[in-house]
Amino acid sequence: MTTAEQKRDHRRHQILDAAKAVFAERGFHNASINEIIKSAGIARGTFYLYFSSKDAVFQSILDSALVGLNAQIIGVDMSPGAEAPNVQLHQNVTRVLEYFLADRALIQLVITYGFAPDSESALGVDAFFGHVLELIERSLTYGMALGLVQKCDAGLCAAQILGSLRGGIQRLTTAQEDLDVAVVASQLVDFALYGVIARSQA
Amino acid sequence: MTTAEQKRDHRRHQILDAAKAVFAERGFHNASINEIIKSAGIARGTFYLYFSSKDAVFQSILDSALVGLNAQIIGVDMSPGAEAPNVQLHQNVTRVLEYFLADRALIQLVITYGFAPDSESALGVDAFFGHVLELIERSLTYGMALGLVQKCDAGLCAAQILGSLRGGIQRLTTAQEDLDVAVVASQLVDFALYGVIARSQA
Amino acid sequence: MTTAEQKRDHRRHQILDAAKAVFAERGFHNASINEIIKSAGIARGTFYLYFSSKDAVFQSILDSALVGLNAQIIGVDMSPGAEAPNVQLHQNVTRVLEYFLADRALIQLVITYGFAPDSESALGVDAFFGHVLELIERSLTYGMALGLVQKCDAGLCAAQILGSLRGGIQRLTTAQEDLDVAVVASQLVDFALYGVIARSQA
Amino acid sequence: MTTAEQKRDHRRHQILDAAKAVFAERGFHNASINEIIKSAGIARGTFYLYFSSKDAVFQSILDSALVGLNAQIIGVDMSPGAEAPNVQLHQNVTRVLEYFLADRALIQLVITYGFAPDSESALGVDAFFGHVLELIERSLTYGMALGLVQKCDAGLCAAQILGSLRGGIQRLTTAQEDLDVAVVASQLVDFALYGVIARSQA
DNA sequence: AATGAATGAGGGTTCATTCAT
DNA sequence: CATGAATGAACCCTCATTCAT
Repeated sequence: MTTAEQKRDHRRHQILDAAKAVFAERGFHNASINEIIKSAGIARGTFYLYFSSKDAVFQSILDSALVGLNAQIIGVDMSPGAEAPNVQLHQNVTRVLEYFLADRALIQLVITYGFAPDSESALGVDAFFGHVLELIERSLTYGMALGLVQKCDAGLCAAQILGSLRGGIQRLTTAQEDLDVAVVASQLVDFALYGVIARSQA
Repeated sequence: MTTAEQKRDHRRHQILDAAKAVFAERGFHNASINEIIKSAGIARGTFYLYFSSKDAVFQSILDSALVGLNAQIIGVDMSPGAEAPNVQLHQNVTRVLEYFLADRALIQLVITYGFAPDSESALGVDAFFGHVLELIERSLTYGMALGLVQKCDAGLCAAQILGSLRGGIQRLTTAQEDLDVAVVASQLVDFALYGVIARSQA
Repeated sequence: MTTAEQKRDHRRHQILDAAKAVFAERGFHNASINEIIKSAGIARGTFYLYFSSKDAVFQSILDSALVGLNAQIIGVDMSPGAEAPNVQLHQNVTRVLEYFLADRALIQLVITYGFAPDSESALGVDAFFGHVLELIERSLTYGMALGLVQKCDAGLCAAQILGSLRGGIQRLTTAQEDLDVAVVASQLVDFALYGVIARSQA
Repeated sequence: MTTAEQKRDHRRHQILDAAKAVFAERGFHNASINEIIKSAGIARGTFYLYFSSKDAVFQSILDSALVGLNAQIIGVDMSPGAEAPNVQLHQNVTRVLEYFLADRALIQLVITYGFAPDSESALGVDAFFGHVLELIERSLTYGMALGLVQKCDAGLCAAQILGSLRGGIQRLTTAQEDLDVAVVASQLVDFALYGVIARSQA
């Protein structure tokens, strides 16, 4: 039944949302099933009807976050009619920022905890970031071949770029509501492209 | 007696090393006193003869790591006779890299877990990174005033620089033994200064 | 649901009874949660579902005992129509004796351990006995004013009276089942009133 | 060697005194070997050179206290030339009081903890009080035979007398320094003999 | 489908006792 | 004799998970 399925899905999201908030606030280990079910307004047993374990909810949250993030990241299109690569990069970063700002708890979960292999649950995050790293690395290698990108260890450089994005995004956890996403995105991109040294005036 | 103190110190380090390894491998919460003492080859009670709690060892490890790191970081000297700022930066980064490579478990503890507010024990890390961020931010602001640094949100930019360093350093956890530290340091600095875009040949 | 509440109450009492027996036999410190739950036939965690700590069960046992005891003790009514003070005293003592004999473990807990400041848990007992002492002391002072009571240090005398009751009651721990409570009560009261010296026949 | 034995004895008493103070203040279970040796100013191992266990020191303290107490209690001499029984009783009680007041920690240990079978160590106290109870009981029985003592259950009555003494003595733990022992002794005896009711004027 | 009482493995910590020095 | 570092059994408590209702 569609209605039954809808109800089940609603319940599922109710739990996911509660769990997300608790995990974000307290961290995986300090978060207890107790807090989650209290926050979700459900009974202890109900939780296990929807998720097989504490690890499973955490994984589920991360998974959908990563799927969502993935959808924001679009490989740069270099074909003639496409927008300039700069602009495409900027759009990618803007989309990712907006995705995070729509649900700030995700910043903690993905950006912060995601990197800590504290819990076996976080495996997916490694894979995701690995995927992003590869994407960046490939782009760098391509750019180097074209002479657009400075020669460097592409893997290391990709790690630095990703790191700089993480560093920048992490700041947003506590950022004010009325943030100009476009401006922030510009700075994130510009830093990665040109560094901090003053660009000589054109 | 010097001998007694030496013995005590040796024991202490024996425990610290075991704990460091366990914390690095399993994370603060998943690490158990059991594993630590087994790894250190001591009895349960002995552990508490040297550290008052699990939190205390963790803190102790972090504290000495942060003190050590702090010693590697020397504010840039802008006086006439000093080395070029670039060189000083490079030296700073090199020292930090070498410090980490001498004890790779620290990379996990400081760089990875340090950022996760999961463990209440890690309070010192926040303070440390806050301190580093300030240092970077001040340098940026100063550089902007001098017209050497591109105009930007200094706080955000500092977060990006620190993030890029973290990203780069984190890669070293699994790096091969025979790493050319100077080369890596150069790339870390260059990225932060000039970004990835190819520098036009002079 | 009344049924659910009843069940919960039953469980609670099951634990309280087991704990009371263990505490009475072994004392607060030597009693272990292990023994209590084994004796109650429940799992470790179940215990903490009903009581927050070992101290809490102990306190709970004492509290309800003291409330119960308090209900047995009724201040002597000196108004014209009331029973003779002697009789009222006798009734009070009888009620207290019966209260204890209905649950002999309480004698150990309240009378014996209660006096030992060993267990920080027993704070309520001090307060209770302090209250009883005051009651006795006030009565004595009043009686002295009326010339009915021999002049003495009322505080010390109250301590003696309470002590004699404790001594007497403590004997009942091992007394035979078919005890004539009225007779014992008479002797307890008579001793406190007239001592051991033969009363000259009128 | 006498000197060696003296030294050993001195050490032993040093430990006993420290232990007595600690036990009196904290109770048997809350007292730790740590506190005792720190208070005695000796090393951990030294303690076990003089006493085989924590229980053993406690027992030793109680034993010597009971021996001392026993020496203060002299059976009433009813032979023609002897002092009046009243006076002898008074002297006994006075001696016991003075014994306790010379070392108030003993009041806690003997009077208070002694009654609680919390620790297996306290067995000697039961025996001692049992002995005292017998003494009192025999005197009562004898007195009843002579018609001097009111007919009663001698065992119960003895328990009451002992209880009243304990109650009275316990008050002295916190009594002021300048206490008139003779007066207190009089009241203790008078209460046991005549109770609280005003004696008709002679 | 939902409940929440019950479970018990596992956690960190204490402390009386031992033993090599 | 004296020391104090080392020991490990035992303690109280937490919390993810199960299951009868």
